[in-house]
Amino acid sequence: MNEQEFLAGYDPRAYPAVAVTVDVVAFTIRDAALHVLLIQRAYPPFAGFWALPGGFVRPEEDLTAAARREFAEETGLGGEPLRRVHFEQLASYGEPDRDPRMRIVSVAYLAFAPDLPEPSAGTDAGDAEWLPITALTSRELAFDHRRIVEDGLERARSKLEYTPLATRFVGEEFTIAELRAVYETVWGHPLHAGNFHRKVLSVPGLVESTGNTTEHGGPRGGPRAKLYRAGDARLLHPALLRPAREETVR
Amino acid sequence: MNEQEFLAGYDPRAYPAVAVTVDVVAFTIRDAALHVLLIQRAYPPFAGFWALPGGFVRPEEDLTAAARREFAEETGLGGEPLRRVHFEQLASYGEPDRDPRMRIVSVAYLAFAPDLPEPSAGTDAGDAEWLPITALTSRELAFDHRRIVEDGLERARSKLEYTPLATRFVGEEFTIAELRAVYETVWGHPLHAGNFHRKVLSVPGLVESTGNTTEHGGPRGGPRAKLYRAGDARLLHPALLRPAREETVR
DNA sequence: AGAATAGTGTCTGTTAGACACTATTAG
DNA sequence: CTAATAGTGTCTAACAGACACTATTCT
Repeated sequence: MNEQEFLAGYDPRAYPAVAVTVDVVAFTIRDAALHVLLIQRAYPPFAGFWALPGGFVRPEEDLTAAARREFAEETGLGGEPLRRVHFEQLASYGEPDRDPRMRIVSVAYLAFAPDLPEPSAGTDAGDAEWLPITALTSRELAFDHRRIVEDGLERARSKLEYTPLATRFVGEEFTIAELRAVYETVWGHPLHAGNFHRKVLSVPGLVESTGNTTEHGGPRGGPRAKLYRAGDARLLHPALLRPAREETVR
Repeated sequence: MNEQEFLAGYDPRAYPAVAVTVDVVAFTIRDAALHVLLIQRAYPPFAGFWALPGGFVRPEEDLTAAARREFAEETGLGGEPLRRVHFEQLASYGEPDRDPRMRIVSVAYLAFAPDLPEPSAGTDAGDAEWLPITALTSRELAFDHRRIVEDGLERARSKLEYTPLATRFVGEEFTIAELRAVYETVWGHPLHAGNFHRKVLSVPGLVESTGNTTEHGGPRGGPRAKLYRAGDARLLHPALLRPAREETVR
């Protein structure tokens, strides 16, 4: 039997019935707080519960494309703003009983976006909102979505250290102080303004000057800040390391 | 309609037919070279080609369990030696046309093992072997498996830096020189023996002394080395960073 | 004026890496 | 003996972090 004959006689139904979904952990920063996008489920299972946006992967559709589509559907976002959103695969979750309907393996994606407008609830979602991650503890999520959000959060915190991810949370042009706010918000730590400033400018390819400055100083005074855009580095060297936390090492 | 009624009327067949497989990128070190486990496919598609060990996820089987099972089946390995093999999820691959049979999403796993015996070809595999990764360029792999191996390699190199992964490639008791050989082999760089020694001992929780020494000195002379076992650290702080390579940063 | 902030200067303790050296063992 | 290796000492340049200071802008 050659390859052609084999494929002609091949029956996909002979293999176990497993469905594949994508779930999107979308982070943005608004009001100096990290937010995650949640939708309220309109249908069972977990009807009424809050959950990550996501859904079944369509035939002929790439996994990343499915993640972008689900994100766009649930947020009503498209065009240029959507293009500035960065997607990357997080991990896959496949516990046999994680969904009561059937065996479902979910490929989770991370999305990082500058401050986005309020989501307009899409077709599948009863409602959609940006929830501050500090409010996560007091909200029950559907499926194993809490675990997925936690994994995504740790990934985001870690990637701030050695990639220019932080520049994805700010606009095209930004000040060093805005960039510092991203780090402080995601890490949940205040950072030393002066040292951070010097460090950011010393890492090759992290930011490059636009030559412009802000129109005005800060709301409570201070000089106008120089504006920068994201540089061409894909990895930061040396990295911007989080202040050491002995507890989390072991 | 409540949750029970919904689930009773639920038809899994209504959803797209997608199959889920696991593929395992298993690394070991033999003869001071990094090797990856490959099997020769006995059946179409890609019959005769070399590929990663893997297969369909069974119902009621966890993804990690599937990876361990496939690895065990293809290597004939079980019991205590298998327990010393470390598994972790790498990433998922789901290009619509990556498999000619049907839509298949593969969840790839990484496995790290101390020097293992020759694999005994399992049921599905025509043959199995440990291939030095230096020989990968001159071998065509099935599906998108070359890409998966490359991703796994980069993950392994990177995780050596900030986790105690290297201790998974050596025996229960090991010398600092053996540990250094792991780093040199995986990174493909010679390291400075003296500085490496001091660095390893200075990282909290990386290794702990057993109080023993080797029976003999090296084959070409030298004092007996002290023996260590893996410590309890799960993250290395400070990390053992690779020598900076400017080229790869951009 | 007074307060807040952008950005720079300087000092200190820690670390990576280069180099050198001693002690121990195989052949 | 000689060669090779384990492990340590020491120096230097780079870096993180603390602190201080100037310049600029808002209220």
